[in-house]
Amino acid sequence: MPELPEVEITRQSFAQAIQGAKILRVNLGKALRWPLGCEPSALIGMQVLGVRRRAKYLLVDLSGGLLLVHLGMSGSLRFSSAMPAMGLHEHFEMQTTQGTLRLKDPRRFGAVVYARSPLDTAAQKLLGHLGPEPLESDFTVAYFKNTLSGKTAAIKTVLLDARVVVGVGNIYANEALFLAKINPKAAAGKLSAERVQRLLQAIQQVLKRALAVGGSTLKDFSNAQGKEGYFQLEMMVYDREGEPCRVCGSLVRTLRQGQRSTFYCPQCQKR
DNA sequence: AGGGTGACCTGTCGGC
DNA sequence: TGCCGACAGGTCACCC
Repeated sequence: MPELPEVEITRQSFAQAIQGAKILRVNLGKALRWPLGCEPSALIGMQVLGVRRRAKYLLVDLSGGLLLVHLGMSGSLRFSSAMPAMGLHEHFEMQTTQGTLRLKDPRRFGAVVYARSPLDTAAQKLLGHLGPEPLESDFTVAYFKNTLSGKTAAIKTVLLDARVVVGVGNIYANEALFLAKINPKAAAGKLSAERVQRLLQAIQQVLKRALAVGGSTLKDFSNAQGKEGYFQLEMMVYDREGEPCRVCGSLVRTLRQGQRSTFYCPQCQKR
């Protein structure tokens, strides 16, 4: 579920409320993708200094380190002062003086990992290889063009590579390519400078729009206050196989690339 | 080195 | 109705 917009919306929905809280207790459910990396009790007494985001990770800064929280495919966070006992698919919970933060993740591809600092090996293993943030100033046309040059892989596949640019997942990769009118099978390294620029702008446009409407709720995404997003109502191609293109009326097609579904308009995205 | 595949895990949906 | 395979918002380890 969670790509950059959903992760950022989640962050915004509880960062203020949890800032300054002291950790009272940490409870674990079934194992997530990676182990926590410390005794849960070791976190007790630490203070939450703030919540940042890097790529699709939430970084919960603590007085004694940080937690890297990833939502995987099916994860969502909830922050509330009134919480029932941990239920099915709830695998991490942190009780604080200002409320309880809880991760629900049916598929358990998500993770909560403790690191002493953003630079230690536990954090660097997850963050060290990441490329630029798509909405920050270092994601430039020059960088993008240079990084794509020489790549023979399909541009759709390359957009999902976090070493190239972070935060773009399957929904927004499809949507950005549609907006830029680029065929998902086009070789990344053969895109003209003009098309690379168009694609960069399309990535930023689609992510900003999704952020503005609270992200995409396909099945069950909601922010830490339980509020859903509405970007799914505006999707041009994702999950619209066989439906008419909203621009030209051609029927949206699918194909498989890197074991993921690609959706595109055969007319608007001829090349 | 870049590119492609399998693996992780659970739920849901469509087809027979 | 029931079973079975395919697929789902991610990303890492591994192969050539």
